Amino acid sequence: MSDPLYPFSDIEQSVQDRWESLKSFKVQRDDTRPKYYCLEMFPYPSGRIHMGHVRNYSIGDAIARYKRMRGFNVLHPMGWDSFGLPAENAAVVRGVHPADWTESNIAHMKVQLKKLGLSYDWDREVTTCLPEYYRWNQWFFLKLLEKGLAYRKEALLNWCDSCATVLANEQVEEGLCWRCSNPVTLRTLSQWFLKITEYADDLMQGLSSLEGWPERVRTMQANWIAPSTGTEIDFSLDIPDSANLPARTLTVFTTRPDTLYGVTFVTIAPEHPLLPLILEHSPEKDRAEAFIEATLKARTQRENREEPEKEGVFSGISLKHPLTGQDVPLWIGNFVVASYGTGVVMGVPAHDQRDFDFAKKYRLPVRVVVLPQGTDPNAALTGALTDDGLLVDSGTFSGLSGDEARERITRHLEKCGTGRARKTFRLRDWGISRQRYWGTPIPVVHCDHCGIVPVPAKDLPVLLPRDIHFTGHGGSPLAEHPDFRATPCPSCGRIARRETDTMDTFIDSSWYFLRFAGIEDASGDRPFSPESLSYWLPVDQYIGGVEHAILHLLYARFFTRVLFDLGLSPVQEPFQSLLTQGMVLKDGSKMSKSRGNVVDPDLLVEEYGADTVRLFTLFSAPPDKDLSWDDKAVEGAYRFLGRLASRIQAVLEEYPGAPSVDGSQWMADLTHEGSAVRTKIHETIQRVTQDFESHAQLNTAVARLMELLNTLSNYQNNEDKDRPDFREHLLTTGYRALLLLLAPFAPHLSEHLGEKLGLAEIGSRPWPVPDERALVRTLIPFVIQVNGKLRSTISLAPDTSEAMVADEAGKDERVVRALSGQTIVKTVFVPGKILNFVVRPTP
RNA sequence: GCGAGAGUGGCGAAAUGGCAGACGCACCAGACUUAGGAUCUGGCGGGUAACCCCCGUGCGGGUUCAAGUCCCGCCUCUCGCACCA
Repeated sequence: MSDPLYPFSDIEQSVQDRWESLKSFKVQRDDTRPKYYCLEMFPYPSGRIHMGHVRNYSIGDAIARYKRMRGFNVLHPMGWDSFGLPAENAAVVRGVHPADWTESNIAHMKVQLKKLGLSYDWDREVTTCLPEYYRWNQWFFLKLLEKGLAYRKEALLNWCDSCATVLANEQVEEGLCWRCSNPVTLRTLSQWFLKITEYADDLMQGLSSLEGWPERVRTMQANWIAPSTGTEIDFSLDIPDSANLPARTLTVFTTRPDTLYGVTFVTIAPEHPLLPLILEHSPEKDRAEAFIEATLKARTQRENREEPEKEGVFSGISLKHPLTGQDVPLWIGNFVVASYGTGVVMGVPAHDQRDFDFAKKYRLPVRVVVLPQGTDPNAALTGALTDDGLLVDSGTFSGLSGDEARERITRHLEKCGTGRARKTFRLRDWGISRQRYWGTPIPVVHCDHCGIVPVPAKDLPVLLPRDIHFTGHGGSPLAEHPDFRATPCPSCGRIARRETDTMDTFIDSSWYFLRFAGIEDASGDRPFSPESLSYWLPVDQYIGGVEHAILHLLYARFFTRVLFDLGLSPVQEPFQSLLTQGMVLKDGSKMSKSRGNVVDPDLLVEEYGADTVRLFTLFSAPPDKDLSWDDKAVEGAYRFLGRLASRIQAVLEEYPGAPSVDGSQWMADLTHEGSAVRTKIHETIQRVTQDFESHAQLNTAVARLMELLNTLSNYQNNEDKDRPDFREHLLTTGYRALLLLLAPFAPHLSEHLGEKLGLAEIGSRPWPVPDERALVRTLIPFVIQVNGKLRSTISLAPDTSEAMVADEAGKDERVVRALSGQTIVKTVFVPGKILNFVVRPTP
């Protein structure tokens, strides 16, 4: 390695030491000052910081530092999302205790983050695997239980054999476990759920208020919640003795009640919980059960995304149509899923393509009851008529249009008690039970006498025991832990069984942003102080990867709304503005260990310094786009900083004791060249500020800083071209402005050089403001066009009149040539900008 | 299939409807050097002898004095959801 362009290593170390000893980034609530809450998604302590983290935190730190210089009281915290599976895997593979593994990872990563010079208030550090944090998970759980928002149910759940745990729908990707990519199977288990569906409407409607969120993320959430308005319709079961059934009806959900008279069959999902009970009455029981078994097996083994052929079997049971009273056969179909709607669908082959295909295959009757405009009622059907139209053969509803029919039929069913308007969602309730060790124990006890008994709040936290053994065969070691498992019932005192499942770690990250803000006067009996929360919340700017667009952000929104309703959160929406940063790519694909294309931030910091690494990641692409890593381009950022250091060194040598001039003084009689430099300085201030204020266009902000350095350098090189006092004034004020603007991006070097130019503690100095007088240019280039094509540019005063510009243009050789033989039809003049001659050939 | 976003030099990328390619990388030439993979200076979309001129922002139309930008119709890619009743 060659000699460094500047001693970044010493500079960064000493600047960081000073921040540390001055506690430069510690903040307190201060009602007299405006606040700004800048938050980056906290990391999972996997062992090492990767470039994705570096990018995420460089963006956040630039914004935090900028806002600080703008006078805001900036909350910028960091912590650790430290419960989760990798710690357990490490325990199995390396024989380390998850707690030790996690703790040492945190220690190492904290050093790495500090080396990057990120301006966090470390006094607010939050570590989710510590009892002081997870006790509140348990406390919230009890509140939710009390409110009926946490409940237990038997459910057919996604199960990963390899991880030996249940997965939420959100954690299944293309039929595979999101963590280990094993095929997911289905299992019936009794599990804890949170009623996120109760908030589905609110979460959906809240999206429209999130103007600071990317459209993309809002759409993804909307698609995930996916509301659908329709009607539930009861079909009664034609079974003489149905004592084993909870009800004598099966309910379907449809968005097309107008096609109700066209129902010729009903299809139920093979995994529907009522189906085994119904089949008790069926002469076709054996065939049906064989079909169910085959279908469920095929479903979990489906590895490609392709939809399987639609298949079904007659259940042997009939239903009664709620309006016509006719017999309707009940089929079991592989295309119906129990988790959506009611898990039962009415079959209308004439008006639904899927039902049409199904009816064709199994020779079921087709009844046309809607005629879309232009349909020939006598033509043979070649496919379903899915458009709206007028109803036919629909009893008293015949002749109605789609919208009207839907409403009238639904109202009629409601009156008869056999149907109701209903809004359903794709969103499912959030299953939070995990059969894992490294998570928050769910604070309930199972008592043979009292049932499920919550652990009283005063007994929290339920501590996660440390002395456990990992078998390596999956399953939770908690279930094998005798002292943890056996516990007296809080209600009757008899020996009972403690819940051994732990909570999904997404719970931890659903409220940590509240903890950061509220920790400053939190006490033992509440997770955060209301005063602090109402001062700091909401998060003004949240920054993180788009991979959290659905899971984490939806859960966090849900949790915040629940806490709002409990009077614990001052806001309903936690994140005012969201920035989803792009991925860091190398050689065209995402950096990952398995691809072997990772760049180690530590090595980069060692070779170029933290400032360079940060500057490059911010400069190379807009924050929300993917960033292609380029080792060579990193050197570009490095050279820029090195050149800046040497240029400022040269200024200090030329003017020892600088700055001797008062930078704020207005120099009235600058030379033309000097005036252009001054304009550039103030334009840069203005535009960098705009770049921050608009949508964090940090890449162009850096580019403008490079431009300013180029301008100042050129001016500096022409030593004899200007008066010495002008030179000193422009160079010192120019470089001072440049350093102030650079401080959010390369804070160490800015601090170091700033001190030499009379700007010690640069990060807490006010952000520069452009001088309006300097922004007024004496000469600007007028663009002269002929028929919209550029022919020349002429430098003139901004307020030059059209006639004067035309006059000057007439003296320009290129313009004259373009106009010769042409007749000017008209001219378009934009003051201070453009003159366009519209011409046509002279006849 | 539904939804969102994107397509500009060799590369990363800039451009309130008004000079396309700022800034940087790579590359080329020169300076300084025993040396240069350091640094500095200059050049750098294509055609061309040319600083004239012509062409050029995925494709085809349109609006406009003027379109990368606005409108209509396509193509391609990326991402999300997907048997959703």
